[in-house]
Amino acid sequence: MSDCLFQRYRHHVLAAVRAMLPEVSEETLARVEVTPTRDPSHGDMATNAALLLAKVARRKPADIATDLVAALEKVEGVAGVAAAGPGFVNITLVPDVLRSALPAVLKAGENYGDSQSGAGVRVNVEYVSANPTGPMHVGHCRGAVVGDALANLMAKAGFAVTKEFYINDAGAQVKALAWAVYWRYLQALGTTVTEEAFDALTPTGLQYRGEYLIPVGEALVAQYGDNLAESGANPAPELTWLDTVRDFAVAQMLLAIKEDLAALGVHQNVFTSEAQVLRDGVTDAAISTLEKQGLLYEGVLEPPKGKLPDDWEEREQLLFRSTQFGDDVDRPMRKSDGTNTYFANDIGYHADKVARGAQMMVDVWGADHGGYVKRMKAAVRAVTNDAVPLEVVLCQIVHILRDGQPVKMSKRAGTFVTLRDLIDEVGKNAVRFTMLTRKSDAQMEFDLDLVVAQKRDNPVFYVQYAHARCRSVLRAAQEDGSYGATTPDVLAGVPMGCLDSDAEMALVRRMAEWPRLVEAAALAREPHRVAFYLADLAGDFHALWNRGRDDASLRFLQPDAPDATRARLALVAATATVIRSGLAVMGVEPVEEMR
RNA sequence: GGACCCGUAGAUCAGCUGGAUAGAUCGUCAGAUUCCGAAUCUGAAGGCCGGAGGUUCGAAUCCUCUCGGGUCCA
Repeated sequence: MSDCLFQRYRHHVLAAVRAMLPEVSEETLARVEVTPTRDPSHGDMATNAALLLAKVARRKPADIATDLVAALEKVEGVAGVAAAGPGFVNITLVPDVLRSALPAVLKAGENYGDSQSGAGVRVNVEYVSANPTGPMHVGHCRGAVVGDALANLMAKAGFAVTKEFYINDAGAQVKALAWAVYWRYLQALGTTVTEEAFDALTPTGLQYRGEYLIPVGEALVAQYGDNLAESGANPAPELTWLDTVRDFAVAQMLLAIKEDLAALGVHQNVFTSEAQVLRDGVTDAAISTLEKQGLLYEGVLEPPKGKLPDDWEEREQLLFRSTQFGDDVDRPMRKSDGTNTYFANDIGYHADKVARGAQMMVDVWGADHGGYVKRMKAAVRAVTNDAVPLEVVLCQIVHILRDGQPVKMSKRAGTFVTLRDLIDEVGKNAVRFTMLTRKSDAQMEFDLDLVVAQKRDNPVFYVQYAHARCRSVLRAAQEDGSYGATTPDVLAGVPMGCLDSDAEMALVRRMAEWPRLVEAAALAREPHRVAFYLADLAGDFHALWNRGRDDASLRFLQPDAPDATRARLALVAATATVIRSGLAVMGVEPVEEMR
């Protein structure tokens, strides 16, 4: 049984509708909503049932609404029902029913809002998946936070979530990494070869010249001495060292990435290697699955219209018929050198996720991969026979601002480029919260000054401040001692009848919405809704707090009225609990006091 | 040339998968408050939801076209 008030009364509405119109399809019933009202004068919740049923029943919405009113008036806990507007039915609840949200919160603790709507479906959420060629930079940050929060959110909504990181360790870029590390290795050995000479020697030219590889080269010396080089610290043939150096380098980079993720509070359960998936034959198996379905062919792509790449040459290659699944053109599976494209290996990787039990996949990508979505969905549909859906959440670019001016990412200028620098400057919590204050498909400005400002317009501060105020009240009550114990169990049993002011009831209503919000946000794959909900909740709480400024009798602790105080303490404790519940989804730690 | 994302108050953004009079913060204006529950508060003004068609009981939301901005395209 769900503890969600809106679900509970939706069932009553559905029962009333079924009794009235037995012939209504389940499909129509599924669209019946019971939602919070925006305007308190409309009661506590409203349903659109009459509007939806008008066509099926061939009656006016207002007439159906009238009948529904009569049926719903008899439901337990309903104080009043009224038809309104074009055919809405507004329901006003007995205040005690609303207040029952408080003991529900206090008993459930941070688990309040947990839902079964995900029905235990095994969903694989993949995010970050940065190339293991260097430390994480700020560009990775949004995807990391959004992915992590989305995974938490879906878990709270009742999905069985796997948090996954995909290691792109089979492509040309890790080979280039190996060469770059080998160069640092030779340097550590004191080579006389110049950087220019080594650059010329490297197949694709020396990339990844960043200083972060110097310690990796040194570590290589510590482990292998000069065994990977010719005498005199000269380069040895690629064959003799490439695999060793590449594996070593990738492992080191991955370690660094995991440290960065840990600093951000991101801890994925599964790290899957592209190279391993290849070695296991999963990729080949996936490709032959497509082959058997007749979805692969040798063909020639037309050159892109508009600007033509300089090195364009017409050539025959293995193509996937993604156009059959709504893509714009068929997509190549093999490069000119005969190796797999990233796309081909990604197909294998997604097949691997399915083989490991995923019933649903969500990938969180940067906006620069937007052009990749259609083909990947097409391939997943083909390779899984449409059984395992893939959804892609795209995260748009983040612009970092300081004093309202864009921060140029430049090592030379001393401005930061790495994720770690960002975390060091403003803190993990501010980074995470702020990254969730926009829907992910909108571009975002990240203002370094604002996110640490202790001002009303900084939602991080505003929400944390509300929590700190709650905790402060509870501490004071505890120290005073005359209000009895302030543990959740005790407060859950307190009579709440005296909570009846507008501000108090607004807060109660807001908390009653939390389970519903979790479900809706999870369904929409939109973790940012949690941040906005918490800002609203904090707003309700601050408003209540402010009443006590003008009128001391509205303060939470009333020595002359211990019963009322206990009820208010229950309200405060519940508020803190719901804030923590939301922050937990976002991966933000609540603070006990502001300093 | 094409694909994807965005366009909502002066600014920054929400808008709960199509619902009632489109919301919040900042800024502006008008009040309150030498308080310590003030790291302010109350209230007001402010809108062609980029534009034009369409779908239906009903559109910021869905469809088509179009204009801006951003990403990307073996």
